[in-house]
Amino acid sequence: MSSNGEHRGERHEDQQTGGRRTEAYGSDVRAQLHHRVPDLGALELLLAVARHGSLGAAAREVGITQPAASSRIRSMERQLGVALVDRSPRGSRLTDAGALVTDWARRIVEAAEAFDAGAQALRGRRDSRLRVAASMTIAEYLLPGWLIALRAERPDTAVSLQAGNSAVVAERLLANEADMGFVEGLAVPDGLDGVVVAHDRLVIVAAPSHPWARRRGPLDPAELAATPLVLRERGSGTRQVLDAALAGHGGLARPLLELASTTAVKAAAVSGAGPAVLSELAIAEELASRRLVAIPVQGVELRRDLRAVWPTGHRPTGPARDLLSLTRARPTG
Amino acid sequence: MSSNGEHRGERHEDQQTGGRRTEAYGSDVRAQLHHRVPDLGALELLLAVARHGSLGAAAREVGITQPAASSRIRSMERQLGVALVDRSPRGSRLTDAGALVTDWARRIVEAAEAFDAGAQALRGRRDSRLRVAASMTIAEYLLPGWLIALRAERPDTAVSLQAGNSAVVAERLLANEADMGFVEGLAVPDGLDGVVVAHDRLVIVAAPSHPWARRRGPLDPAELAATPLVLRERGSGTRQVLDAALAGHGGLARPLLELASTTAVKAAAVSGAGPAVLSELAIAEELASRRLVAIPVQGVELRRDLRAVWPTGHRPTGPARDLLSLTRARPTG
DNA sequence: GCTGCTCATAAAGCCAGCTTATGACGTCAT
DNA sequence: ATGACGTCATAAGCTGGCTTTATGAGCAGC
Repeated sequence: MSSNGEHRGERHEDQQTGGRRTEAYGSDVRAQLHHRVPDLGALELLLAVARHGSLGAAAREVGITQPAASSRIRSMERQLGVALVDRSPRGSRLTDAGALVTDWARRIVEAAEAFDAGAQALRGRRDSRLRVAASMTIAEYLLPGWLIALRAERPDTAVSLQAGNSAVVAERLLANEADMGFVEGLAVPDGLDGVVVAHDRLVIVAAPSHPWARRRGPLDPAELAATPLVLRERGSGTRQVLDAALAGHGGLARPLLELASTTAVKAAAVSGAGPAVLSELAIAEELASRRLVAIPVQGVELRRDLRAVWPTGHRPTGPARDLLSLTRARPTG
Repeated sequence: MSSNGEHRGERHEDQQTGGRRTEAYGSDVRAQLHHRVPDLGALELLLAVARHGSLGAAAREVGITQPAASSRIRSMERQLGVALVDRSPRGSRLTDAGALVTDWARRIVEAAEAFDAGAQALRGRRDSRLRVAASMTIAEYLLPGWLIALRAERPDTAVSLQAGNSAVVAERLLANEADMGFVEGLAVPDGLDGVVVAHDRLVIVAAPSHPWARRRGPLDPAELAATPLVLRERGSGTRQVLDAALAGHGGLARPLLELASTTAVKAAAVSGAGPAVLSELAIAEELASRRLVAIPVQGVELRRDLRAVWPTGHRPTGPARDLLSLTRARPTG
């Protein structure tokens, strides 16, 4: 992972996000999300109220007093301009709007849980019982969920995480600085054994305004290969897979843009720079909000395997085995 | 939507989540997420730093002073126990760990954006240019994304949202209290025209510990029909589709549990109460973290159409048309 | 060496949210 | 009926985190 490139990439996104925000809110300070969205503590409190049907009980759960909970919910209602709970002498129930808000809030809290699981692993204390080395895509999209699941089953397993490309993962494993690795790519690095734990598919995406978004039939491999695309830099896992898949179709055209991070590629595609190729894991959100559109392609296999790996002969045991059993046979498509 | 049932459902989840948390952190106050996850303001600042490559520039973007940004990032690093940015006299760049944290942070911020888009519509001011009535599933999972996309293209379109079942949506439209509706279900309500804007598939899910999670082949419709399941109550959209699909296979067995909200069903399934049937939209997160496992079924069509609707003859115009064009032909599967 | 950028530190102020203390209201059992 | 227990609301006072302002130090380029 190149921080330098990451950085360059992010600048691009800047123009994107910054610009959109400004359109909607001018230079108003309240353009910042956290002025319009209750903080995590308030959202957790709201979820607790939903569960318990009582402000007081919810307060107890989150470790504050009842008046604090009352005032907090009230100020949240004021902030959102919507009544969230029906208070009665017998308890508090969500209003219809409150139920909807609570569902949305739950998504934020779940993202925060993933953040927390990841961050805790990243802290990487030496006393960790399970040291994991993982490639970027896996660390970014998959591992937090696995860690949450692992925590649910084995709460006392402290995990540390080291992110890096396949070479780094292999190096760590062979130096016994990691107990288990996860890599994406075409082959298992030398000296390692592994099993496929999930699959990832590369998807061609374009902004909805792009002509390809209005195509009827699927794209032809040759057509794809001949079109300049927004891509990760040569050497990235994504790029390798794409190069290999299109080698038989005339090879990849000279890229429209070469960027150093997934985020940068995504931002360029969203802003209409041109069609891009990205992991399906990276673009779920963008497809859902239709900032990007998936372009079907015919006759090319853009799947790649995601593998758990370990030094040849050292099958995972203990915590590593627990984690592996969580990830294996996962129905990811 | 029955708030009463919602409430009952949430209680169930309580035992679930509460229990897991307690295992990991005892009665420590810091069990609360917001003690371990930086607040939204800090996360937005971090994203800004990533974009600009400078604390000062990031500070300017989020409307605070440079020392405030410096201190905020520093306390975030202290909280997480990880160095996030490399400071230099020429600017600040993310560390490798920082890039990963930033990616996770972005997920939280995106969830917050969806929350904000939804909440703003829910506030439902009378001066809204576009009044939408939508069924729960759509309001909960799809609409926030659409609203974000709409805001990107037409920043000045104020949207108000009313959530309810198909009958409510129809009523609102026919009383001219809504400009556009979204319903899920088998048929278009009387008096309305509509087009399919997306599809939704019902998925059989079970906890990973359930025997079905270890099956080799797909489930047989008759087997599914004969098994007591955790379901939404009779009359819900989900239940209707399921009833219809299995009518030809002996009809649905007496349910194991009948719960009033999606959340409640999900929680029951996660806690191992039994197999459940849920919209694929509702369980993405659970499948990813493997709290639930999808069980394939053979030979039953569990899709349902999600439709945009309007009073017969009144094709959407203006803002409603903008929204419709965002949602149509969406590649949802 | 000056000018411009970067970030860090220190002192002082503000405000959100907390706690404690109290009150009002409703339900239920005696 | 009446007291006990549950609910939530209100008021007063404290506190701690985040902020601003003011300043200094490091590095680059002219």
